[in-house]
Amino acid sequence: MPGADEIVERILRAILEHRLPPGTKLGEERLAVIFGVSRTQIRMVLSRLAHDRIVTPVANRGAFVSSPSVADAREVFEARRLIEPALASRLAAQVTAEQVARLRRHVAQEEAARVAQDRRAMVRLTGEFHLMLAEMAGNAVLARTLLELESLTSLILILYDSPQAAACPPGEHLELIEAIEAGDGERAARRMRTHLNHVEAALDYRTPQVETFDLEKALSSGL
Amino acid sequence: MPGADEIVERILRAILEHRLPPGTKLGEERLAVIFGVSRTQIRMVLSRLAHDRIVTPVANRGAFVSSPSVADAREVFEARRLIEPALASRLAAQVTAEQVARLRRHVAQEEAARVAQDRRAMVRLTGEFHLMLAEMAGNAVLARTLLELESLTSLILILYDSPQAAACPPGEHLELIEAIEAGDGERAARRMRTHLNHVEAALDYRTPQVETFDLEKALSSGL
DNA sequence: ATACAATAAATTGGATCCAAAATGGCAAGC
DNA sequence: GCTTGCCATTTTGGATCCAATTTATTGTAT
Repeated sequence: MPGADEIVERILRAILEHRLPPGTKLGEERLAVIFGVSRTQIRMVLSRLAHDRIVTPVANRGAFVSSPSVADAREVFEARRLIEPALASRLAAQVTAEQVARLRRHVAQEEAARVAQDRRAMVRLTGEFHLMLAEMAGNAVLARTLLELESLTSLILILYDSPQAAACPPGEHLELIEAIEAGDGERAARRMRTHLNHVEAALDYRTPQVETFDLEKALSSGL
Repeated sequence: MPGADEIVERILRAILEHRLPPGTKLGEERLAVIFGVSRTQIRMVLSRLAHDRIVTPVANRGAFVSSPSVADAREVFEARRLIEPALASRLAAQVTAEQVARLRRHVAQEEAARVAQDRRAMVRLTGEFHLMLAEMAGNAVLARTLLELESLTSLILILYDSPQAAACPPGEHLELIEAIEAGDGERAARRMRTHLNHVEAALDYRTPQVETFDLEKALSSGL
């Protein structure tokens, strides 16, 4: 039986992997049986997620996975454009060979998922790449903020992604790694900035998407 | 009887006003009677605060106001140096006369508190100034992150403030406002950066302070 | 007198219970 | 046949209760 922290992790991961679309109702009893804990724990979890705006509580009706508005989405990308280039620059100044190797391995997985047309894996790996960078940069406070931003980005992608656009333009992660490996913080920051611009530019803020799905299947499988 | 959100607010405010030093034990029952709610609500509140690292839970022993380490402190200031200059710059590009007036009024209060030697008011007003800027900048996500950082900064100041140094060097807020009012984002960002540098430079990371105090008095009075 | 051990009190962590509100189904009426 | 109002069921929101661990107290022995 998992603790509250672990349940939060699993729900966030489910969101990052696009298994939990915006608008999903997170019923307390259902979550309780899914995770094998009592409702008390679930309410703790939902309270925290609501505090991070990942989940939106509606009075007497329960908690729903948030559906970020266009304004929210712009704020999220603005925040990411602010934080992530700085993290990339910081990392460039202190990166180790072992870290570069890990990043390259990760990008290789992304590439594999891309050629295999495994969209779900692509989305997950792409998000993880950015989180990996944040952790390596060595500022836990910012890394945690970025986890929140990354989760919101995941929801934004589901809502506003235009069908043809890839989650992250292929190759850009690799170029970023090269700049970091070269120790060129300025270039790393610049590439991160343009990378994020590309991701947001690929969105279509006019047409929010909606779908249907299965709550049990989405959450029971993960991890 | 306040809701969970309001209780979080009040505890954060107490921290911002230096009424709750690091290390304070936040007993569930005591908080419950102070705020006139049941322990369930309090546990919700503590769970959220712990999630933001404002409070540190110890297994079977309860929750304590966090005592940020030197490493934590450096990360917090690094994060603030990253976020706040950008916010100041953004605000400079869009500030209204009414907002400038509000900022000036606030700084006048700070000055009044300074001449009155009211250290508690100074600390509170100084923190509020930075939060006010963040809200005016119009990015709710970053503003919320900054509230967290500001709270942690408050704890850091208690722990590492060298006695003679003022919380924020007087006049710097005013110079910042002037740059913002002039619409000079670059200058506003630069001044914010040096301002934060001064604040951190005034710290003495070698000698953590400790004191004693009264929990009921600290929390019952506020708001 | 001090240190240690046993016991009592208090506190946390979790689950269960209860009331209030909302949802869904059903019947009556338009 | 469709809408509207009422009742049963479900679900949330909050409080209470219970076990487990920790802290404080008291008594005893060195």
